[in-house]
Amino acid sequence: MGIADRKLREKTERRQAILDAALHLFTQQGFEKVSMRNIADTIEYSPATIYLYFKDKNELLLALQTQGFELLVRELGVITSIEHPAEQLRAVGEQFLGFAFRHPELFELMFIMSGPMVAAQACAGANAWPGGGSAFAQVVGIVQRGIDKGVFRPQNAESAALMVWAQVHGLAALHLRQRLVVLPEERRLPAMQEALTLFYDLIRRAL
Amino acid sequence: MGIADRKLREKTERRQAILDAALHLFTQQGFEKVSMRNIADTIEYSPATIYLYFKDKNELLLALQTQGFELLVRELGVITSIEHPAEQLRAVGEQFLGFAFRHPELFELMFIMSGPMVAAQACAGANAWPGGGSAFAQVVGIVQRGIDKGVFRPQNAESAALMVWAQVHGLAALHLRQRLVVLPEERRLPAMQEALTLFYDLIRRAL
DNA sequence: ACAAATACAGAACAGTGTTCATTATATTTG
DNA sequence: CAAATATAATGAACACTGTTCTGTATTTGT
Repeated sequence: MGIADRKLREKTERRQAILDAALHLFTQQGFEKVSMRNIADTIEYSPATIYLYFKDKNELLLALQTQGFELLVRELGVITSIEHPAEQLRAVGEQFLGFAFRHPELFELMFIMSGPMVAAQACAGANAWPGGGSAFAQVVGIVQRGIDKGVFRPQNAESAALMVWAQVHGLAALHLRQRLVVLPEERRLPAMQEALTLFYDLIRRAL
Repeated sequence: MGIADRKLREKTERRQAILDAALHLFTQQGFEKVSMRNIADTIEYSPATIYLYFKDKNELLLALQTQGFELLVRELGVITSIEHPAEQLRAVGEQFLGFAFRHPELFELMFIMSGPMVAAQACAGANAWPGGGSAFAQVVGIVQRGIDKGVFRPQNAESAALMVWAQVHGLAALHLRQRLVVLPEERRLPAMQEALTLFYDLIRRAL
């Protein structure tokens, strides 16, 4: 049955080619230029063909999002060498914010856009968001380890992790969606850095 | 010249009618149903007529956003009776989060959607975002007063205010954009509340 | 009453996501 | 090998979207 798995392999290859083209459009042209027709044009296919590989655009975006999460956890792998939980928490926050700056379009796809999430909801009912789930679990794990070590006060690790996530996501989202225009241009990045530093100061002092 | 100001009055009335129709569509049908044609239909005008009152859709959204900010500062007016800065900060955060729950579509318009901001940038160059600017200044003011009173440690009030804003915005944005599916459904609101409580605990203890 | 300015609408353009009937290709069967 | 069948890809169409342009009423000023 060597012919059957060749068929399957070719199919997944074409599927990946579609995703590659979409990612390329995303990073090069911005996320408003990512249309089914533009994707189809870059891989020299008809728009209708894409629907043989993805149910609709949202499902395509979800697949792209999942690849984005693989990149994020790869970039987040560096912080495992740090031992102190507070420092580890700070490192993961800075890596996360750095990711938002290095890959703004991917960040939009993963944490801001609604499209991929409606596909995720429709696909597997209640709480199926593979990428986000494992990434959040990682933060919860760090907090829990800090509590177990006695570095942080006993508390609900889930809530504390959510606080950390909300802080760093809030900074990234406000920046990416142009809401930091309330600050003079040269103060935006410094203010973000100072806010994050202050936040981790609070954690080190009082969490 | 009674006829000239009647003209002007009628023009602003029609402009407001367009905004009212748009807001009605926003709150009743959701923000993806707000198209120029749908707005035109509800006020029984031609789509082209709207362009006599707004340069484009983004400018219309910006005007709607501004009205949203007026509502927000009205709802935020309650907190002036509180004297302790930390309590005041907590109250403004809870009001802000409550606003996001009571008026999710307005919140999207004011703090998440990109459209209105490109109009704001195009309209008045660098840092013209009337609504957001005054709202943020209010938070900065509370922090600065806390520092002056000796309740908070001496520091950059702007950065601290940004931290507070990012925290509460992060919670709201993660929730509105469905990213809290990482938590079981019944844990989402409690976790948000606990995260916010923990955050203001940290502020009270260590800011 | 006539000229000028204003307000509005219809149609059109280019773009979007999506579906469906049809054609071309590749595989399996007689 | 030839015919039947399954697979892959497409072109055209539908119902939308934001936006612009030209033409037509209506109202204003003289």
